[in-house]
Amino acid sequence: MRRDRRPITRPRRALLELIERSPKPLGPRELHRELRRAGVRIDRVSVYRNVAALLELGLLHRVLGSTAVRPCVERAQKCHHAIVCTACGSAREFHSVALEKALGDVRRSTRYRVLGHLLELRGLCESCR
Amino acid sequence: MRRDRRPITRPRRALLELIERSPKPLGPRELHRELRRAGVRIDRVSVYRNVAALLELGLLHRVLGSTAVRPCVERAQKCHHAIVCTACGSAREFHSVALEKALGDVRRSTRYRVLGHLLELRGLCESCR
DNA sequence: TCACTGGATGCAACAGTGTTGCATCTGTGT
DNA sequence: ACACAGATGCAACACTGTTGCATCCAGTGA
Repeated sequence: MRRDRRPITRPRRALLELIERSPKPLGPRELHRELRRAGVRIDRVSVYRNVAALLELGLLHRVLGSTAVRPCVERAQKCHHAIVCTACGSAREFHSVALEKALGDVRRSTRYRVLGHLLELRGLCESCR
Repeated sequence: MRRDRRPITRPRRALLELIERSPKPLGPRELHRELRRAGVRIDRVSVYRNVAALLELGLLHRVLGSTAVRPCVERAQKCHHAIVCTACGSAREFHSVALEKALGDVRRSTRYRVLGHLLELRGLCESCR
């Protein structure tokens, strides 16, 4: 963020570290709760503002259909689809050529002008299954 | 709903008719607003409770990533994927064998036990494009 | 090292969304 | 027409996210 003339404050650093460290995507309230629990003095509002800023910078992804965010692992990749464990909340990104192709077919066959899509798998990870 | 010993009250009937009649999925607040506008005396809470009940009965689908609901057109079909117009909100369901197949491949290749997925296309419909 | 400064922060207040408890009403079967 | 289960409306509440504003602080240049 230094590139953007944004100072790296103590709360912001703690937030970033927490998101990076967390094995599963966390939402604003969870981020806030965890930080407070860890003794970091940070306001609810700052969590929201930082998360929004990081999303805008493309450093975070939002888990579809929820407010949880996860670090953007593969920034170069155009489509970041993820599979999320419904038990523990951990997430992993995946990429499927066949899937991209099938989506492209649908895109071409519909009379809509397709601008994007939401795709996310739900299931149980290795430890939770 | 008669099968479930649920009386068909005036507000409930109006809500059902509105959902059936609407060309685009509506959320609770829109449903409430439209009904009031049409002169139906119904409370916000009743809208929420009725929508919840109808979703549970499988008579409605929720638009992914939003609170809007649409009538369940093809109840027999396992996967109801929809494409939603981001301009006017209208939605249409679609089905793609290739897509199902690709999703099946991903399902098999991951180490997660996949239980379901979220998939919805976003775009512009014929009238809005 | 120190003052400066723009962005970040915390706090308070607010708005929107969805939920719960409860007294009352109403549709339905008898 | 009656009785009852379920639905309704209302009030109050909880949660989530936003905005305004005074203050603070990390980073910069002297």
